Amino acid sequence: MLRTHHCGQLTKGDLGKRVTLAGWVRFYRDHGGVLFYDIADSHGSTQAVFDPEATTSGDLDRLEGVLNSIGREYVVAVTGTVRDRVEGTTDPRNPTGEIEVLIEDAEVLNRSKPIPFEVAEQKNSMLPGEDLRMRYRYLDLRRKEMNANLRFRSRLISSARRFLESEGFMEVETPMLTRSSREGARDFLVPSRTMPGHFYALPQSPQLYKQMLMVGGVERYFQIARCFRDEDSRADRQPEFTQLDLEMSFVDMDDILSMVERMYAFVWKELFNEPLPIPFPRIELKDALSKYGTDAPDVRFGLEMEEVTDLVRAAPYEIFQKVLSKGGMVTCINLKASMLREQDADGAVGRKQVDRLIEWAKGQGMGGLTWMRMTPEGLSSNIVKYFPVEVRKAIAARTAAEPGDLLLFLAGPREGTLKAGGQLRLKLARDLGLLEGKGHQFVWVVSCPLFQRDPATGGLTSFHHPFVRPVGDVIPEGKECATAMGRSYDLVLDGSEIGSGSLRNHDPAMQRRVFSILGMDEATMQREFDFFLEALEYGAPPHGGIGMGIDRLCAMLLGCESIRDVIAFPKNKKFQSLVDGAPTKVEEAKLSELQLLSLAEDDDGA
RNA sequence: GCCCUGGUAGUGUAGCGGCCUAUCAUGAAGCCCUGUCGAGGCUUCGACUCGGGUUCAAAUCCCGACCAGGGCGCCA
Repeated sequence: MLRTHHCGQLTKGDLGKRVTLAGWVRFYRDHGGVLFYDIADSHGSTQAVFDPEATTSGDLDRLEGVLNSIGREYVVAVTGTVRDRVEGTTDPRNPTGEIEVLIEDAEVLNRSKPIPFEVAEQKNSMLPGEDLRMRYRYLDLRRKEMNANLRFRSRLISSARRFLESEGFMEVETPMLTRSSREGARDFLVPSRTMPGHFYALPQSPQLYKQMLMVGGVERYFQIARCFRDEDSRADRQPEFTQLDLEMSFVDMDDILSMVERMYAFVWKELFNEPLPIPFPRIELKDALSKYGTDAPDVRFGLEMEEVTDLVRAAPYEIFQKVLSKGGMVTCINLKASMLREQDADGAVGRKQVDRLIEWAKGQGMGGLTWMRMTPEGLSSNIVKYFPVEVRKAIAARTAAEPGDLLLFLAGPREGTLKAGGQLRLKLARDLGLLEGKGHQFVWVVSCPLFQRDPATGGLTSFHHPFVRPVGDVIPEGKECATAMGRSYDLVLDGSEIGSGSLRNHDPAMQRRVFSILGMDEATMQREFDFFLEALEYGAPPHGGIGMGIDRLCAMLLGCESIRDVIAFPKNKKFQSLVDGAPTKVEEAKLSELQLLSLAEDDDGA
């Protein structure tokens, strides 16, 4: 080892020891002869000091020469004696702040060019633009925060792995060069050299492989699986991502949900040393949509929507009547007076803020937003005269309105209105600080349909994917098949979907039936899924599982703005890897070898 | 494919028609300083993304491109 201790290690218990530290020079200070260096590694930082009056090294001139050549982020090894700090010069913020190393020898292990942005923690955030951080990702990773993020991710995976192994799960790797399918997202294709004109696809998930592992008798499988989907990025989505993928045989839905819950409880204990309440609440999809306006609800604050369509039917309020006549709906959020922070409480949310909300609602594609305020005398607002007293009372009762509460109504086509209401909830929660101090909350979203209508084609598509086993193992005949429900479940954390799974079809006849409802004829089934349908023919056990997004999970638990902060080498919005410049053009010869011809516009002149 | 936001020294920012020979901080280079710890003091260096246009005058307004991010679509 080039060092005897790491930089977060030394304390008063080490006084008098002769030690060698190695690390990066984060700061240095020259007091006209007395030189201070903060030597940092991934464990911490330790102050090393050169004191010409105290140092007894043989060759002071050489040592001073070395020390004076050192710049920021130089990699150095210093050897010296651990000593107590001078009275009043300890640094209580640093675990090693009570001691320092008196430098007796120093060596520059490597130099550094002036760094393009700050690696050291600064008081005022000077975090550079993301493109620069990506380009010099190795420097970005040297930052304490990024180092901690990667460490957290590693511990989370390690903890989950230990739990699953203790439960008898087997970690199995599945191929990265896989069969392309027309289902799902766009594939990343890889040309085959040995079979010109043929292509592999990078896996969108290990779905079919893990099901075949169940047929293969693995019974309990998991994998930290890299997945690839060639669809546009978001803050919580990039084209290559990591799933904690698992699958179990001879289980029903509750077995899988319970296993996942116990896994997170175990992880929580190890990572946060806190109990995680299990089981997680379950909410039916239709309730999630009507109360939270999304299939991934954040249930940590109130502000649930209450539909009042039936009540306002009796009110001659033109805007609502127009919406109702078109088959639309009216929903209401009660902004409780008790939710307002003290500084806002006296005037509740004023007219000006309501006006701003109305403008915001228009930006969400709504016609506007209607409001009423609850007073001791009942509901009041500029339009309350259009609402008969009985209607007002019924609305107040359904929304549990108390004096001071503000009722916000959205009216319009069902889907868009619920969606806007869901956005309104989140906006209010943000604006009013309702999430401050709130912990994390998992919730299962269950009772999803098997199919949904594709608005473009009018045909049926899978709600989740085609391998979901229907509730009761029954799909109604004819047009009624669209009403079939699936034995599937989504895991949601704080309003983000972090996992999705189901029981699978192990009966090949049922799997064929699903394919055929999705519009696949026998020939297509044969072409795309013959191998899989055949596998099911050979004694496939009942099975099911789940895949959970590790990037998203880590980002949420760490409070990161984007998953890029928990991925060592992420892609930018155009899928470029700025640190190494991928993707690149390749030589003509490489294409020829693969029997490929590029049709991209030739910009070689540039 | 579409919508929104933003591009000012190495980095982070201020300025948003004339007070701009562009602010401040940090950095880099140099000097001073024997107990600091984001050390301090002094000196120096260093920028308006690009191309059109409007105007007597553009970092500032308009149009277009490019770059980055956020979102819609997409993500079985």
